[in-house]
Amino acid sequence: MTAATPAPRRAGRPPRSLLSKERITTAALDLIAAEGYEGLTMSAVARRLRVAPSALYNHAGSKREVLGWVQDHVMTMVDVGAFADEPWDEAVRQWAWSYRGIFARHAPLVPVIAVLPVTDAPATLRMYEEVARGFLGAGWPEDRIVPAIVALESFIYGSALDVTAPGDIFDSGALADRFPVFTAAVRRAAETSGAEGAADAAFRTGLDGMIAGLRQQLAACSRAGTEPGGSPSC
Amino acid sequence: MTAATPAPRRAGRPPRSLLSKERITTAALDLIAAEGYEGLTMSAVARRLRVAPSALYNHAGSKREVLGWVQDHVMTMVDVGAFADEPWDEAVRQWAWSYRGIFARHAPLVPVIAVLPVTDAPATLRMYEEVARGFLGAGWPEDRIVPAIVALESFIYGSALDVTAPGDIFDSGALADRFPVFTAAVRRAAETSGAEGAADAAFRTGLDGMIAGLRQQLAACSRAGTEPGGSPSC
DNA sequence: GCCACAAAATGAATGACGTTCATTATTTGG
DNA sequence: CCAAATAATGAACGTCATTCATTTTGTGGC
Repeated sequence: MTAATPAPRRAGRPPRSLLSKERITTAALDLIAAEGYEGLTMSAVARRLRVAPSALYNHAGSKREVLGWVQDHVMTMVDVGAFADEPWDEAVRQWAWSYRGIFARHAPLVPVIAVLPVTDAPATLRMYEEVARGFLGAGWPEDRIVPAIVALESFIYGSALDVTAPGDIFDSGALADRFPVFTAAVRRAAETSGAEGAADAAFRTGLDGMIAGLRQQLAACSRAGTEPGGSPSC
Repeated sequence: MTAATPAPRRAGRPPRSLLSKERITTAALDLIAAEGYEGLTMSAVARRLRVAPSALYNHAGSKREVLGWVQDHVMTMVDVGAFADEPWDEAVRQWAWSYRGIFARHAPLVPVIAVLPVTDAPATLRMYEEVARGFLGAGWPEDRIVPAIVALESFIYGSALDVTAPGDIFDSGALADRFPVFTAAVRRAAETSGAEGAADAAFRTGLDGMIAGLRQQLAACSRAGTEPGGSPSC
């Protein structure tokens, strides 16, 4: 019978804590799903949690830290299951497609990940652990695993950004006649890719190429390893 | 004998225009060189040009547009010369290393490029034209050129971001014992890469792999092309 | 059980920064 | 020669992340 609004909270520490790393992360993810990354402001997160913006800073040192939590949660969505029961090529392919698809919907995280240490990101470490196990099981020498993963990841991140590009990004417009070879190539690619989007076609091309190339390097390495005086880079 | 400061400008259109796309771009690039991208604000650009911030908006619609101009200028620094006198593999390698090196120093541009149409970027188009000519001359079918370039570019952009990462980004810290395989692989990679930085090692691995893989795809394509009923993806 | 201190909330304030707008002066096109 | 476009100034706005003083409540040590 009193006010419909549930009585505004007074200042001071509440009986039970309203916030936590988990609640903030969930609120941020909900917000991203609802309004995208442009809508992800500290004020909006606070509003969703029915809390003053400054309250967030009792739990997170900065917005960047919140983004780090979000990033680690997003990593749990990446499918690493194929490393358990598929051959190396196919496992990498499935992992990479899953990884790219997820970060295409979280493209603003990509520049963040690149700088963010993995130390406080257990889900991210878990993913790396699974992938590294897959590589090791497939016969990769221990010192070649991380460079290979980083190379694939770099390609995946770049490709995730590419997905968000507008479809006509390569339209040369009025300058077309000054750049005939590229203009013709763009037209031909558009005709050919057909139902599969241009970004998907490029990703398939690059991923299949890189997997083949890495396998070839691995073969060369193991060949060198069984001979006396094998290359030191293997 | 009067004031040392050179007489502040009154309001109103000046006799000779103080600003232009070129001058703004140059000022932005100088600023980036001097203070990095954190220092690149519209106010700072205006200050460097001895102009009020709002004057910039008579020439640029937004800061994003200025970033587009900067991006196009940076593209002129990418070395495409090798496509004139080197075989395809080596030309791609030299181009890619140059491309990555430059955008590693302009990492904040990477997410911008991904969304920016090429229509008003003549230097960018010129680079694509040279690369496309190189591919065509090496026997690539017209419809496969753009996917291959995009794939390489995605890898280059991702790798440019990777360069900016801190050296200890893969330090698993207190969680190391929960992720033993990955932790060991990281240690081994650090020991092996030696003088060459980890980012360079990963880039070399991925680039050599992708070049080999793409060449292999090309060979498969041209083989299919000479036969009746060649694969439609070639 | 009391008390000092840590923890967690509010709300007001701050300082960048991108951008807009009214105003003014100068060039330019008909 | 005049109207309109152009290009500057300076003031103002809105958004956002972040800080700070203040208030209240939980908690650990005596």
